[in-house]
Amino acid sequence: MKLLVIDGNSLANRAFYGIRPLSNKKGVFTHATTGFLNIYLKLMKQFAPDATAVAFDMRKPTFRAEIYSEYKANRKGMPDELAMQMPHIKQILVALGVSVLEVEGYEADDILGTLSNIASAAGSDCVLATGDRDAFQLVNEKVCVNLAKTNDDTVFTIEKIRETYGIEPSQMLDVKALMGDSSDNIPGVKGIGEKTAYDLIKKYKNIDYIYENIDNLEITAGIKNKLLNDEEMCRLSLKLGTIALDVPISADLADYVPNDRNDAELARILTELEMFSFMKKFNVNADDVPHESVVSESAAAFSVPSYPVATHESDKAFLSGDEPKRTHDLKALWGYALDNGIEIKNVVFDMTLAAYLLGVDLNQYTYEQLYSKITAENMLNVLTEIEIPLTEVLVNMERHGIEVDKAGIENFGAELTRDIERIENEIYELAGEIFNISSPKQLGEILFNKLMLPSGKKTKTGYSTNADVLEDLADKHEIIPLITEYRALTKLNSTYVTGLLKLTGEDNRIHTTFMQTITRTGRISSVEPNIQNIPVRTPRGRQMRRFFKGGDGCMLVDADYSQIELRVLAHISGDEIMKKAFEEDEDIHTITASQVFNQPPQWITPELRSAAKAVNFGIVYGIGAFSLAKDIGVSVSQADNYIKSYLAKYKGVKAYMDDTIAGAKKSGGVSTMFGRKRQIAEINASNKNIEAAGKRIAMNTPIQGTAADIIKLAMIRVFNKIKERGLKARLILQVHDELIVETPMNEMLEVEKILKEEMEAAAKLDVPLAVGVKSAKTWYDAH
DNA sequence: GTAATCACG
DNA sequence: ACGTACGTGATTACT
Repeated sequence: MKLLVIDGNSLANRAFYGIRPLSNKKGVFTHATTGFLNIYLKLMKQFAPDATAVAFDMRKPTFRAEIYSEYKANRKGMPDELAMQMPHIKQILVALGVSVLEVEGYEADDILGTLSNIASAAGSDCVLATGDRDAFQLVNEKVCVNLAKTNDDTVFTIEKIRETYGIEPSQMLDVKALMGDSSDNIPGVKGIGEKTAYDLIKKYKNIDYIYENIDNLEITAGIKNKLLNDEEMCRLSLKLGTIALDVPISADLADYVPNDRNDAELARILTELEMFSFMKKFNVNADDVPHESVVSESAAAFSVPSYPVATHESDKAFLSGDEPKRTHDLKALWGYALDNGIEIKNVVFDMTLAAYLLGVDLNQYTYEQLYSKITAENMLNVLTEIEIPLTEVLVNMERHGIEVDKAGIENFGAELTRDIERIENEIYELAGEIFNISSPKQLGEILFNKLMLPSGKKTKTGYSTNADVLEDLADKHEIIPLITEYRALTKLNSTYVTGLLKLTGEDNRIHTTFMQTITRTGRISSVEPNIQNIPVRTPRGRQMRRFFKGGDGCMLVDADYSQIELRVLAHISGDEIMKKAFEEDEDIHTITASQVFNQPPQWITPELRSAAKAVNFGIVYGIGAFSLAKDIGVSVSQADNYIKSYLAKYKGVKAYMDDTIAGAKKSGGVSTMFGRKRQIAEINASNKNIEAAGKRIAMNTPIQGTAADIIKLAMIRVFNKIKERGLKARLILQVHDELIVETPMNEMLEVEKILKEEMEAAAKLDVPLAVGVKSAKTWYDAH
């Protein structure tokens, strides 16, 4: 008897991430289901088992889970788009007659362990199919693991494991307990990596032996120290990684021989999910299905495209045809289109973008409801003129990516590491002990209890040690500047050096993901990595930008709006003084200083200008005297005077602030020049602090949001102009008021002109929009 | 998972 | 008396 046991969660997870998102006409995602069934069919063909079981996780707080819950809880939860597909996978398996096993309090790998144990006791062969190497500990003469990988699968038999890893399967766990596994949240022993872990286990067999004979091992003092330091963690890791072999399930292998298939049910599910290719593979057809329920009328009326398709040429023709299309998750659809070298024409509505603009939960409304809400709110223009065309631009930017100099970053990281180590030692010396400088708790203990420095602010959990606090303490103790520098260097090293290297592809390029439906103001955001917060404000941090560069034969053309938010404020407030300043191309901070401090512009010192700059920022954010005082280092009453004086001079701005707040209180929200809206629940709160926060949001959002609308329009214009001219240049980055185009040398002057013209013409305001453009090989030099 | 910290516009 | 500027994302520590 041959038994196949599948880890359903693991394979569904592989399928989910391995395949681009697919869905049926109703917007039900199907890619994990599709991928899972493909793997299932392959396994059946490859192994032809007599009995099959598919195991799923079912975690509930039992005593076992509870003990380690704090660690287990740390695993990333399943995304909703995957969770919603799990029931479909199980339903299909049941319809196929396959045993689906879920046991409360156990994970799928525990069921794999138990069944493999039962099979080997019965002398039966057993194949475990999973994407998780943890299952290697279960391998023996009768049990092997089929490791599902993205490209090819490998069958790990006991010989294969010995040959590959040089240890017995049962020792895999000991190795993991030493080296740890961050993806699984197994802590391991700090400082022991893969190589040391294998060496130790090859030599000494297991963890118990190592700790029992710790004084007699041939190891360095460093390793011994590390082992002793983390003995508890190591033993805990061993427990965490151990797979249960005693799950209460049938021990009779005959119970896992498949039942008869339920063809009608199978056909019903596959039809509902529109997974027609599997109907053929399973040899069932639609005639088996009772007629109700298949495609919803609304979907038919709206002709929403489905895109599970690659096998379906008709869908490609549909997408690139002229018929109006109503979509959901347009960004994913564009990903599919780019994969297949097609363009999507005439999208008139997208549910995901509509729900974002409305600030509602996508899953709670039908198509029709979102559409009528969008029209009722007068946001159809924002949707069709800004967000829908922007999606194509963003997806293309992501695909193109930006080249990075990997070796340059690595060298920079090595320099940082050297300096960090040096500073670390100086800090330990001054503190008189070794501690974790990165732990605010431990650092607070050293600074405020041991060195008795005056403690200022507290946080919820203890002393605050943030940059402001450290700045106040800077000349109180020589350790303080070292800590500030340590913070700056470790930030650079972990977030930027290590973080960016991890996300640099084979193509030596970074492909960020631009999120179009995150921010409340209409800005886009950037993740994995965030390319919108690459350092620039400090000289050493700014060096990072040397490693972002144009590819072969290409320059970076960098264009940024000058003072776009203040120009927007001048426009929507209609303030005459501010408008005049921009119309005459004056330096706005100098003009503000001359207004606030009552002096002619030529008398304004750099200090006064800098204070006025902070006031201008403060106004855009919805200012408070306390914060302004802190920012520019004057007394609160002095800062209050500045604000009063500002609003007395810029009367239009004062009126705008008052009117906007009054309007927000009345309507519950604010809108941008282009009609984008934001609801502000806080604005009528009885708690004064919450209400004040609501007021600041009301003052800021039309400004930040209008600026966001303008640059989005500019991106669409630049993208289309480059396409229209047939240029090789490509828009690749957006950083809120800045666009970067990778440009072949011979197109440089033309692209510079396009950027300046299209960005300045993106919106017609009462004041001019001004754009500065600069080209260079690297981002450092172009900006 | 949350808090603290710090990077950007 | 109380808290303290708008909008984001990544890393680390800790529970």
